[in-house]
Amino acid sequence: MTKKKTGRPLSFDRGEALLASMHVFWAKGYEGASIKDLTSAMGINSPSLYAAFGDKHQLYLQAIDHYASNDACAPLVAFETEPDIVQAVRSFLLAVIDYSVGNSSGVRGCFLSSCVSTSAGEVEGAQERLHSAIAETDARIARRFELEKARGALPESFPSFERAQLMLDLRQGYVFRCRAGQDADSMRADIEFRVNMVLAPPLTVSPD
Amino acid sequence: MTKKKTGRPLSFDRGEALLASMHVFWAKGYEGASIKDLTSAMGINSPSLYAAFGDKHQLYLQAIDHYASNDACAPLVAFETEPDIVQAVRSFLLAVIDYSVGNSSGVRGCFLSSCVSTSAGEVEGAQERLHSAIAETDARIARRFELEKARGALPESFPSFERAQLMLDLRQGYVFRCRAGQDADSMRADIEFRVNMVLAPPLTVSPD
DNA sequence: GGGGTTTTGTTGTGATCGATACAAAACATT
DNA sequence: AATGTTTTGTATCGATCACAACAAAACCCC
Repeated sequence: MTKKKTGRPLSFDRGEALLASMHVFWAKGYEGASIKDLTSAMGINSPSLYAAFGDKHQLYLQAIDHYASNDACAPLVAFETEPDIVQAVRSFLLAVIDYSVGNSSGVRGCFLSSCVSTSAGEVEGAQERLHSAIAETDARIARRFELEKARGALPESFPSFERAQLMLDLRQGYVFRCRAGQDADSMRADIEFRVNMVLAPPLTVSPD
Repeated sequence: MTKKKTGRPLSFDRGEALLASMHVFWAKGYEGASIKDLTSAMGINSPSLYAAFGDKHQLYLQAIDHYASNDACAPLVAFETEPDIVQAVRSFLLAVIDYSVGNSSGVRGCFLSSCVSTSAGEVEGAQERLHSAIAETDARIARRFELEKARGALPESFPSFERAQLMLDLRQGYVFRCRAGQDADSMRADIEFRVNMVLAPPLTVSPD
């Protein structure tokens, strides 16, 4: 049904082109990425870009959505698939470091926390997507914690949402350091403490 | 000695102009900030900008240095001046939130972690400054912890540098959330646990 | 193999980019 | 008041920006 019937077929893969554009935005930022940068990286000419994605702004928003539903969740699936919760948290943090220190396309850090974050105040729709991406990730991490509580692997009093936010905040620290060029080993040094910290029982209010 | 003697005097304050330019870069990013944006915010014309700061690139680097040695350390002085170490950590985190949620000039988050971080791969000198700013802040926080160890307020085994990195990473999480428009109260909710976490004794290696 | 349709590459649009030439203006010194 | 020095505002430079007009090209259906 959605298949096209008539006309000259596209000479490029839409998904690959979108991915290539994302890497350009990631490396150069929204304003820093020119149409020429984008088209040459995508392997197409500008009319094809406009026909397929609208304009630069719409392409950017689509790149954000693509990242949010693919790249950003790479460490998340490591967290969700690992059976043991301790190992899951550890895998998440290690995956964040591995992924942020430079993935296959050479870009470092996190597309959202550097590029998109910068454009949040200028590019319409960027901040909203940033905000919802954070909220969804918080909730997604918390869901796993809630599952573990139901299984009895975590205490009933475990504050799932707060620890989910903590885990994501630790991630921001890592991607920021990666973006600044810090070496990965120095970041892996304190992993165990952080794992324990994320999974630690909540504070018991002392009656003083 | 450094005072100028001859010629027409400058009609603007150099420091104020630099600060204004920093806010423009902060809000719009390096590429997003045009010379026109900068000059109108600084209240000068472009020839004055080039005479006083060189070019856009050099102005940007000076804005980074200005931020690193002023704005960025606002929560740091809160951390360093508070006598009690527990209250010091608490004040640091609260100051980060208060400061990042929107300071006097309306910009949110952290200049380094959003704007400069984005430009790290493109603008020469940005990544180096980012890296050293992080390293110096880590060291500066750790110094206070070491002081507390000498005073006996922290145990001898306290891993000052790791906790300093942790504290700064928590900061990145906050400024990122602020940049995305998250409300401040939701971030303040889990402050006490995080304070305890930063100051918690190190992990005891279990012999199993 | 000839319409119909959509994408292709080429070329070019006005606007804005960062940066500068130049002469009048505003100071200190004499 | 005349001179020397530096900054000022105006006006503009070539380059590049995001974007689009256009005709040839490559597919489907009949």
